Amino acid sequence: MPSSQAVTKPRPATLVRHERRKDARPGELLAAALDLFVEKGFAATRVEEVAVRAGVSKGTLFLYFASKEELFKAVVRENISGHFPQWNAEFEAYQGSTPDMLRYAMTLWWQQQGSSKSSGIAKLMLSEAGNFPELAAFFQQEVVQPGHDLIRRILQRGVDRGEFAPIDKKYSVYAVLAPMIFLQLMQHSNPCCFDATDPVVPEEFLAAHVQTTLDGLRLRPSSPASDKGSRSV
Amino acid sequence: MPSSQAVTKPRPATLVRHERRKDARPGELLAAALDLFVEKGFAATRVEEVAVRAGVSKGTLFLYFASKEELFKAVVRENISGHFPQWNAEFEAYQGSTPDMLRYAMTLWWQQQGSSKSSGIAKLMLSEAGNFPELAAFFQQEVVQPGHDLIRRILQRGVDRGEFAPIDKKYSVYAVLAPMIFLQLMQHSNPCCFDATDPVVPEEFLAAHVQTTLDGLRLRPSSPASDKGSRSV
Amino acid sequence: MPSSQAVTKPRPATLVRHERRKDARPGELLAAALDLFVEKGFAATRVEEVAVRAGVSKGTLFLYFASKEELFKAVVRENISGHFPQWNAEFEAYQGSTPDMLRYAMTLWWQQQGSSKSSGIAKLMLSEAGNFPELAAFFQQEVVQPGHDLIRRILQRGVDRGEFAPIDKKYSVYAVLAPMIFLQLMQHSNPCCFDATDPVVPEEFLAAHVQTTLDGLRLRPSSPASDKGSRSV
Amino acid sequence: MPSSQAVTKPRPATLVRHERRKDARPGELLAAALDLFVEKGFAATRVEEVAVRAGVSKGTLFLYFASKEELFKAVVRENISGHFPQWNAEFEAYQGSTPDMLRYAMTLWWQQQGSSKSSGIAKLMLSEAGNFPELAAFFQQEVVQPGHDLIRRILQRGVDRGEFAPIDKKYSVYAVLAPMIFLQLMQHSNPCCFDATDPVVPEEFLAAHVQTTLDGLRLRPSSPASDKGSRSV
DNA sequence: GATGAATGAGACTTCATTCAT
DNA sequence: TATGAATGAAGTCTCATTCAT
Repeated sequence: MPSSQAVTKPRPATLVRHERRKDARPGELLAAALDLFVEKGFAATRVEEVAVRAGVSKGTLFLYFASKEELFKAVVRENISGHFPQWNAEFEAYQGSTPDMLRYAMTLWWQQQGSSKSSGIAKLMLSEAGNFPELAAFFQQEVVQPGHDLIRRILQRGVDRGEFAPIDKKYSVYAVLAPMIFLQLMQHSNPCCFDATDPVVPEEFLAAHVQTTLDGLRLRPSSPASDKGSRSV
Repeated sequence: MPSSQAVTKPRPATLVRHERRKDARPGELLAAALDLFVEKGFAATRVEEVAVRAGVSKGTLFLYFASKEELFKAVVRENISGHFPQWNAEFEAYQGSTPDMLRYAMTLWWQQQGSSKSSGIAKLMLSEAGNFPELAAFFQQEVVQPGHDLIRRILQRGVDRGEFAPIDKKYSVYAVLAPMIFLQLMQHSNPCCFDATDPVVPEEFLAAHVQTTLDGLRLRPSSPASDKGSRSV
Repeated sequence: MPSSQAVTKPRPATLVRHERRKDARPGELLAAALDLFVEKGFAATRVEEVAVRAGVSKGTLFLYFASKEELFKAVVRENISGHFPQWNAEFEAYQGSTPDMLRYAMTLWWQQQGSSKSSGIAKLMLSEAGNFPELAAFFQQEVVQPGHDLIRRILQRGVDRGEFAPIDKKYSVYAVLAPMIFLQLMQHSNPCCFDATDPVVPEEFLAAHVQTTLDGLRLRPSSPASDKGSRSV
Repeated sequence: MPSSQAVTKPRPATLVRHERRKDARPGELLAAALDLFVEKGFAATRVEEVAVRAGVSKGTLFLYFASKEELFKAVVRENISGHFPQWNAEFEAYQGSTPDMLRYAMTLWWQQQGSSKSSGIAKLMLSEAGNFPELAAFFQQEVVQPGHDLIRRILQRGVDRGEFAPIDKKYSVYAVLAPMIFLQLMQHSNPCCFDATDPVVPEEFLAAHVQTTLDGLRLRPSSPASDKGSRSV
């Protein structure tokens, strides 16, 4: 089981072609797999097509990945869960206010994930998780859990520092998550349901949602019961 | 030389029970198909499983539906598009204010569609449309188009009666649609992404969204047009 | 096993419709089956299509014919082998010269069989006999054998009466048969191999062949060895 | 709820022997297919049986031929139409008299095609063309058309060189073709219709027919045109 | 007698996975 | 390490035949 945690490192263009390709195989396979999984879904993607797009034979793919499911897991690690150590470290060290931190987190997410093909993987899981329980468990453990944890830590920091009211955390995590899920869907779904509209500008959409969320979370000096709809997402 | 005699194949006169309920069959098959399509998606649902769940054999299914795709279309007609005539008529005859009408439409939608298995079909199309172009075209024509049209007519009524500001219609249709799509997903997606939160109460969620939308749509006596992006959902 | 030897008798048009249809069922089924077997072959003809063309249900067909093969046999009896008693009787009683008799036989064959759909059945057997050994045996017994016998008796009569030379009979039978087989094929085969020509006039074609055959058969007062090609078909 | 895990399916590591003879496979499959198509016809031949006879599994066949129809086309190309370039070249370069050329053509045809299994393919098309229109079109284009063209060119050469009378060409083509079709049938049809006779020696049969045809075609010094129908084969 | 709903073996085709080279 | 030929279970759909009504 090749762990393939090997985040593609840029490589000097001076190497001999054959040698370059040889070492790059797993990365090329992962890139091809990402493309195809996002484009057609997990079940509808054929491993042979992945291999062909990566310029290798079907047999070679199985040399690096024990099965189609392992290939998928590697794609998830390469493109999503592999980034958590860095993200966690980055936010562990964050110095500014928590509202700024949350805004930054959303911005970073959009730049690194939401706007990239990675978001197609998350969207795919929404659809196919039911048919592939093992993948669902893996995704839950490697992506959903750490993601929730990270958000929860940010929120907890806000509470601890007196910036946020000490509200229910599960609910708040979801409030942060909702627009992300929504954007992932919009990016990768059948045009007929979304695109026939004025294009939603994702950055603005996110900004608005973060603002709304912050409004809801912020510790207010004296708050009469004046919130109603804003909390329900 | 395998001498065939390929046709005559005497059947053992064992127990064969002809249930003989012609009129009930299509409905039972459609119900089973709806269940399974929603549960596993179109591609991952096997026709034989549909047949078995309906209590008949594989061949019987093809007595009523010419192919798996036709079965799916029939499910869509039975559960979604077949209701449009009634909906259209109902809203054609609606007497109250347009804001009330919109609220009523959303409530009705949730009761009849959003909260039912039908919404799983729409969710399924988001994922699989790309792999089944003919189904995508069918769904676009039979569901998406009429749905957009109906919403558009409601909005136009509001504008015509001076209740709504004459804003861009495509955009407004989408503003109405967005929460519906979101709820459909929440209903039918991998729990790991949604349910690990306080349950969102769909009715409240919808009510809040309708209220927000109405705020945006309402014709205001004197409005210094100073918001733009924030309105995007 | 309904023997269906019932050569369709013309029926007075005075009877009640329902009653007429009831008694006519087997005949209508046989007619439909003949059409379809000739048109598409045995294996490619679906029993349901036969039933539909006859205006009855699939179940009714199996009421009259135990299987698709039995249906085919009934078609053969109805259209071909059922005529042998009459033909045999007619030629038993023939009074003229044997050459005339042979000419008459060929003419009769063309009128009653060669030019009719029956000839499609014989052509069909050429193609499909290998796949349906039981049908092949049946056809051999009910059609080929009696046909050969009839021809052989005619030829023997010519020899006995001193009109034909006492040549090998098997060979002569074949000489008579060849053009019949050929015409059956031409009638019912893929146009691309035959029809792109000046139409062969079957009657002339037959006449020429009979003449050639008679030339070969005729008892000649003094024959030096002057025959060569004429005898080889 | 049959939880699928639909993809991963560990295979017992039992005996699997990869024969590994890529280059030989297509030929072996084509040979097996030729045998079976000739023996049972197109529709009645099962691809699995072809594969088994070639010593491979069902899936392997589809590695080389995209469908049963493509397999059939490949058989036709391999055994019949692929030879046309060579035949055309050979007759383009022919130096002798046209009557000799025609005799040679028939002899060559018998040696290479008529007496081989290839002729079973042509016989098969007579029966099944109607049920497989795409195959019929293919055969017409790849075999029938070039074949007619070749014969026509030979006849035209005879006319041009003053060896043949300038008779209608379509008709003459057919005169040449008829015995070939007849022999193909005799080779591959139900014995009951043909073999119960003294065996027809195909070479003699062909020779006789060619002679007859040549008699008809030959330019005669002074011919009071008094024959017409008798010439029709 | 007549119907037609129901059956299920079997056809073609796909594709993840294996393994000799 | 890399290949790609080979496998075979599984999926969709067909159709002769049965039998309750």
